[in-house]
Amino acid sequence: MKIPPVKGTRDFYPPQMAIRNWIIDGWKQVSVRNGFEEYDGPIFELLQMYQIKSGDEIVEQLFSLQDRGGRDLAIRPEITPTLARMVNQQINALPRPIKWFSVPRLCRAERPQKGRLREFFQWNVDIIGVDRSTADAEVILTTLDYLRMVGLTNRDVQAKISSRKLLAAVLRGVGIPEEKLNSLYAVLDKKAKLPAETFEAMLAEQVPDSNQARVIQDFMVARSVEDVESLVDFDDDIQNAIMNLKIVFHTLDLMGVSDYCVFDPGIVRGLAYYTGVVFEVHDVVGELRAICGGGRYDNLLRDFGGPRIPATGMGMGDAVLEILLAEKGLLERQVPKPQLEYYVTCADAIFTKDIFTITAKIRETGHSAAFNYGLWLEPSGTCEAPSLSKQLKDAAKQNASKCVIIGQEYADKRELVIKDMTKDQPSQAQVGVDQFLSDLT
RNA sequence: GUGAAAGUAGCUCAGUCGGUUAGAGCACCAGAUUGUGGUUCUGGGGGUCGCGGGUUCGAAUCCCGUCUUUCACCCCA
Repeated sequence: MKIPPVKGTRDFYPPQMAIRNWIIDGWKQVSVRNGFEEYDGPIFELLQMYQIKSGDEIVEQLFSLQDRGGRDLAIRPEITPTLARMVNQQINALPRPIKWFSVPRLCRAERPQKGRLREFFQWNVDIIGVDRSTADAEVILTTLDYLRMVGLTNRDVQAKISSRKLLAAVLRGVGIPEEKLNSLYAVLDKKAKLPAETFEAMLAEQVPDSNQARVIQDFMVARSVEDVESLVDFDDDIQNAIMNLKIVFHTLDLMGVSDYCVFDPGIVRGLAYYTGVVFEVHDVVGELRAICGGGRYDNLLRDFGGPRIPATGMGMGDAVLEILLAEKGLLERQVPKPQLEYYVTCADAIFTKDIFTITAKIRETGHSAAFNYGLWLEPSGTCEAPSLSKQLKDAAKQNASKCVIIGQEYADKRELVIKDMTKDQPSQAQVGVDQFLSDLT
């Protein structure tokens, strides 16, 4: 009976595994050079962990299970609650700031689509314990540091930055009541996806007062932080939010990534827990869903039963990123191909035993080495070997960079022929076996 | 969860008024080549045409269901 793979999952054959490893290695490398330390948690948690900040609707998007004691568990759909739990648990012992990263494997029971699967990897970086905007800028820098490293330019991707605090202050400033903010966020978040007329209609439904609606519309098309200043009257909240955004942009400018960054009031982000700067990175063409998203969430640790400690962070999934990198031809060029260093061959079957001993010695020095499985050797000395031609063909197929040929020179002078397989023209040299092995170490 | 399109070999796809044992390229395996590979040539394996049911003398082809994928919604932590 043939059993199909599970909906929305991927099999990683060696070529795909090479891509996945290359992406994740890059994430880790950039995390470390930006000063983050790696952490991880369990792949499942108590179900209630995911009900705290998101409603029961989210529970339907979870893979959940019961253990034998009847506890409701869920496979993690995100790692931020785990992070909050871990930090809260040792809050008094951890030196601050806490700069942690993780590359968890996550599962969500959503309908699969392009760039969205039911199982995926997500790079998370978070800075906990810093309320200064410098931390927000650093999270964005780390994100862009990676994207730039893998070869994406500002013609490929763009970081769209806004502020939940500014948006809230503007909305309050025009007289929107506090309890309407969340439903209004949902509408504003859709602006980029909807035709202008549809958006206006939805906005009018939420904000019947046309003067209020106009100011909101004007805010939503602002192209810079400065544009916002001329739109609304200053109160302390607005001034504060604007200053924070200006600091973020200024810092990013000094860090040399301002050509990737743009102010975009349309970045609202789905859930309610963001409290300050929010950002998303999109492909410039705008054909894919967001490559990553993040922002400041100063209340989350408190919501998970800890003290009120400020935090800011970012999450980037592997699915959309991989699609974009493939489209730009950046995988082909950069993902390392499987490579064998030495392929040990013989010109005559009488050297079969020497193939085995020399191969093992090469491996012992830390280099990779292989031989042909057509070789045959019995303890009595009976042996056979495929032709040298076949062995070399096999070596080429395995992408070996060098071949070791054991032939008459070995019987006469203990010398090996080392053939360079990376050259188009024949290129080989003879070297004593002891010299060869000692050069390897 | 809602709506739409597609599914033929490992991959990309041919294959219609329904008619013998379902094809190609690439990939894979083997030979041509017994001290020198990547090219070339020759041959081979591999498909109950996604799965199940129906119509028919006869179904890859027509109809229904189902699964998967993709697209548009919901959602996007």
